[in-house]
Amino acid sequence: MTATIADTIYRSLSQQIIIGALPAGEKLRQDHIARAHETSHVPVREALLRLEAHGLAVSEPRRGMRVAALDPSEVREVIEMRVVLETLALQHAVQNLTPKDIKAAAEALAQCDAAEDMPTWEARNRVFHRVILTPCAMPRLLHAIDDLHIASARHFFAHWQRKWVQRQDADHAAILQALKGRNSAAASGILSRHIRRML
Amino acid sequence: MTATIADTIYRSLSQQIIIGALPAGEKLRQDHIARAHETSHVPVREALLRLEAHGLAVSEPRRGMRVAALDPSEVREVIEMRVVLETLALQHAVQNLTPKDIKAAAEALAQCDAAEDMPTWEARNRVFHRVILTPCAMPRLLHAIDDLHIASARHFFAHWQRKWVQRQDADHAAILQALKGRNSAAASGILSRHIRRML
DNA sequence: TTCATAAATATTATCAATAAAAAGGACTAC
DNA sequence: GTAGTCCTTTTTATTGATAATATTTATGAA
Repeated sequence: MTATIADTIYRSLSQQIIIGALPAGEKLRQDHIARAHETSHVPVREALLRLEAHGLAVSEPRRGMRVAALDPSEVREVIEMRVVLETLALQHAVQNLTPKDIKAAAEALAQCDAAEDMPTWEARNRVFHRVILTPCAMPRLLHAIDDLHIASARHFFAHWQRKWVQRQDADHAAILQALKGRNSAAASGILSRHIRRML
Repeated sequence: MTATIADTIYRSLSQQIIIGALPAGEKLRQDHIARAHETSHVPVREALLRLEAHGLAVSEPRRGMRVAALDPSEVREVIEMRVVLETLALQHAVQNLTPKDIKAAAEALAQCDAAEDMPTWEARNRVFHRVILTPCAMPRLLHAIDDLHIASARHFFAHWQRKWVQRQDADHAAILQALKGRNSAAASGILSRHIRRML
C-alpha cells in the first residue's frame, strides 16, 4: 500500500471540490497547491490531470486548470446518464445476486439510514448504490458510474445541504425489497425514479 | 494553436494502441518512449496518464503502465454501454435536429461508404456516429461515447481487419432515413441493433 | 487602439532519490 | 552431494525536486 504523493493530493483536491470548498471556476495553480502540500509541482500536475480525467477539472491549454463548472444542464446530463447506466448495471447485477450480496445491501441501507449528518449520509448513500450494482461484474461500467456519482455529490452538496434531514429512505428499502424478489423490472423502475428525484 | 509535446505523444501512442501496433499487456516504459520521441520523460508521463484516463492503459503503482487488456467480456461491456448511451444521445439529438445536421449526416454517410480501406472506413464510421449524436448538445455524454468508440475501434482492428470489404452500410442509411422523418424510436432501434452487430 | 515590454504561469529538461525486480550466493533440508 | 529457498546485493525504472524555457496575459506608453 504505497500511497504516492500525487495520490494524496488528488484525494485532497477532489474532496474539496466535492464539498464545495473549491468552487466551480476556481483556478487551480500548480505551485500554489505545491506549496500548500509542501512538495514540488510535479505530483501536483499529475493530480490535476487525474482530476480532469474524472471530470472535476477542465484544462485550458497553456492557461492552467480550473474547477469544472456544474451548471444545471450538466447536472441534468449526469442524471440521465446515471439512469441508463445504473439501470443497465442493475439488470446484470440482479442475475448474479447472491445471498451475501443481499446481506451487504441490507447492511449498507441500515448504515445510510443511521447517518446523523449530511456528509456521512452522502458517503454512505454512494456506498449503498455501489453495493447493489457491484454484482454486475462490469468494471468499466462501474467506474463510469462512480464518476457520475461524484458529479452528483457535488450537486448535492451545493443544493441540498440546508434542506437535509435525517430520515429513512423509502426508495432504498423498496429497491432492496425488489432485489430480494429478484424483480429486475421493479428494481430498475424504482431506481430510475430515485435518481431523477435527486435533481 | 500550439500543440503540446504531451499531446503529440498521446495521439501517437493512442493511435498505435487502437490499430494494435502496441498489443494489450505491452509495457509502456517512460524513458524508452521519451527517447523515441526525443524528449524527456515528463511529457511522456503526462501522455501515459491521459491514456489511462481514456481506458487505453492501466497503471500499476511504482511498476509502470501497460496497454489495457481487451478481453471479450470487456468488449461486451463496451457494446452494452454504447447501446444505452448512444440511444440516450440520439433521443435528444432528434429533438434538436436542424436541416444542417441532416446534411452533415448525409455527407458523413457518403464519406463512410466511399472509404476504400479499412482504417479510413473506421475513422469515417466514427465520424458518422459522432455527427448524428452531436446535436444532443450533451458534452459529457459525447465524451463518454467517444471513449467507448475508441475501445470499439481497438476490437474492430483486432477482429475484423481481415473480413472487411468495401460496401454500402444499410444500417447507416436506415438511420439517416429515420432521422429525416424525426422518428426517434425507429432510429434508436436500428442504432441499437447496429451497435450490437459489431460484437 | 495598438504595440511592446514585463510579469506570471505552464511546460519541459536535467538531476536525484526511492522503490521494486532480478540476480547471485549461502544456508538448510532431503 | 544436490536442489531449493531465502536473504542480500545490484540493477533498473518510476517518482519527485530543482531549474530553465516558452507562452500568455496584463499593463503602460505611443
